[in-house]
Amino acid sequence: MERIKENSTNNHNRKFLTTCDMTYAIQLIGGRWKLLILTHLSKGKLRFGELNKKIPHITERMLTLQLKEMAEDNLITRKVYAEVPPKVEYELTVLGTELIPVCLQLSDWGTKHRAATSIG
Amino acid sequence: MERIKENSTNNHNRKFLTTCDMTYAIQLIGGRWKLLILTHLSKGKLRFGELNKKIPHITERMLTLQLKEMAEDNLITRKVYAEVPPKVEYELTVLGTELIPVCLQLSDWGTKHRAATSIG
DNA sequence: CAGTATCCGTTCTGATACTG
DNA sequence: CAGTATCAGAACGGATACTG
Repeated sequence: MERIKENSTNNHNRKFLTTCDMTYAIQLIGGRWKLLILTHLSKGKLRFGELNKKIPHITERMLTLQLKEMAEDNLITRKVYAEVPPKVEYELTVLGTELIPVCLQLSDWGTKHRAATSIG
Repeated sequence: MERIKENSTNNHNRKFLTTCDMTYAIQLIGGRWKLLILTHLSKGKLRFGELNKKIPHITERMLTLQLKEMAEDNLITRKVYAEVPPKVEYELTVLGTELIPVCLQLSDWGTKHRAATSIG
């Protein structure tokens, strides 16, 4: 039974359940890295290499993939400078910026939760 | 990779990167369903079957797994009544309740984003 | 510098059938 | 009612080598 498969809109083929706004949002910020990337960009535009340094364990491949998806989803912009060596800057869009409060709340909650459960 | 911890509270072996609180939080609420479950429980305790009805596309298997993890992570409580037929109620803990603002913000953002990108 | 391409193992998720 | 058990496919994520 393959009921919720559709959405393959030519430019990217990720699937979205359209049941509710939160599920939709979760699709966009899911995975281990996107909220982290967003948080780092909240302080201003950054280059690929700068992000790579600020996010300790991410691989170049994952960073590339996540940035690409986020740009497609209009969370960030990607600006390429016609220089040698290449220079690419990433910056939050308005929509991306509006997600920052969520990032901060979640981070705060993480701090509290870790304290409360004495795991960290 | 440095510092990957086994959460050694005996009964589950999920790993947590301790890089930052947000990464930690993402581990706990990751996946497609947990924030959704949390949102539904924010209105009060619910039985397994009630949750199953309120969350349209989830399978019993996924609901079971997610509830189990959330209980282990102290986001919800699981109360079993010694009755026939069985009755189990799930309820938010204090920590789980503190996550509700995040759920609401994310949901609001989802609404706005879907409108802005005209996908929904 | 900022990526791509390829390979491959792990984790996640769904379908289906069964149970105390 | 509230789960378990099992299987299989999809998605995720890492390692490595290569490029405009």
